[in-house]
Amino acid sequence: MTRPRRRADAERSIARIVAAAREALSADPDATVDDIAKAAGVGRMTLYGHFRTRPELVEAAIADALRSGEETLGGLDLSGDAHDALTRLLESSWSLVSESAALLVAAQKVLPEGRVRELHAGAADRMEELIRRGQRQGVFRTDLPTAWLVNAVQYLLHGAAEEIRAGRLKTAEAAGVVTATISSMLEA
Amino acid sequence: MTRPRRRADAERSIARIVAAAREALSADPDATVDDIAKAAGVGRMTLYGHFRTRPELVEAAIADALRSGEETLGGLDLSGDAHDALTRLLESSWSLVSESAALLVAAQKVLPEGRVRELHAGAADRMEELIRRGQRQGVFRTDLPTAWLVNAVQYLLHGAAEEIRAGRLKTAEAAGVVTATISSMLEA
DNA sequence: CTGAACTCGTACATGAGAGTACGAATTAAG
DNA sequence: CTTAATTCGTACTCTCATGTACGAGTTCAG
Repeated sequence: MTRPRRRADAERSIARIVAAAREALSADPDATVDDIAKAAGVGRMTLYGHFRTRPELVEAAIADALRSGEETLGGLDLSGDAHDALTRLLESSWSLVSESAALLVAAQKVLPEGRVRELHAGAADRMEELIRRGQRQGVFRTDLPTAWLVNAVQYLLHGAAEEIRAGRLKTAEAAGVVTATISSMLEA
Repeated sequence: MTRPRRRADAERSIARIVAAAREALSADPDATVDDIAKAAGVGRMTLYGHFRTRPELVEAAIADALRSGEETLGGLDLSGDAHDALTRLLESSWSLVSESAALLVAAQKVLPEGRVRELHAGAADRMEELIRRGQRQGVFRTDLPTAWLVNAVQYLLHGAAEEIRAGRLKTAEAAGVVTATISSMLEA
């Protein structure tokens, strides 16, 4: 971790590249290295100077998206009634998932099996903890593996994002629909 | 539709190719035309004699899978209590989805937007009809768009298939878990 | 049996995207 | 100011899968 200190312009380039990668890959998970460099307003060679391979770049992009998501979700107050806490958590998670759905697809494609899950562990843990608390409170069901419930929530969130993308669900409705669906799936 | 009659050996080749395509693409959605030809025990050129492009081949494969799925599901008795009918339908749908999940991914990748959905219409209609009946019976919820419920069921089925593939859910448990999850999502 | 349909190997053309090589022009840092 | 880091264009190599072209054998149909 003690690398030769980077110059300010390099930092700036890297930041622009990562931001551009997030945007470009969120619009099209197959976006080319060249596409991303163009979007960042930077030469392709400059990009390769900072990220040796496309997968490395994709990982940086999704890591950044998750990190900024953590900031949002980390600030939430999830105490009190589990049902209400779930609503709050879903409300915030929803927009994050929706924005970065395609980026996630890109990552799944090029990162080694399981890597995405590792990076995503923080978010999953938060949801799992909430579900366990709800179970202790007798609000959530206990007849199914908790890990499955956590993942089922993910699948429904991503499904809803896909429905919106395909124009079969209105953005305005989405949050309510998602919350209602997931609540009744989890509650005892 | 009045094409010059095909010879028996051609029919046989086509059947083997489609079967091989279903298998190969179900194992790996990125299977090459060459992979499939090899799996079919047929020269790549023979394959191209029957399917001009890879997408055409993929479409034939998924169409065949759906057709054979239709046969299974079409024979089900879905009358009577909607809850029980749902259980029966899921029980049968489950294995079909699980087997062909990767094939579906392959189709999504190369067929034009919406094409997969068209081909899949039969299965979706069956589920939708059942849900509507359950709603009339007062067994299923009516507070969310029916189309969304139908799709949510799909997402959970595919999610469960993915969990199995990743080794996070045991095959033996799957059917029960899926049924319990979906039931509580749909019921009033 | 005979012609048309079919099989299938080899070879080639195409296209796209990843990553490398080289070197000149800039620009930040101390 | 001076040096090392950084930018960035051009041009190239590599790899890989798709699809085409040609042609010689093989097999079915009537």
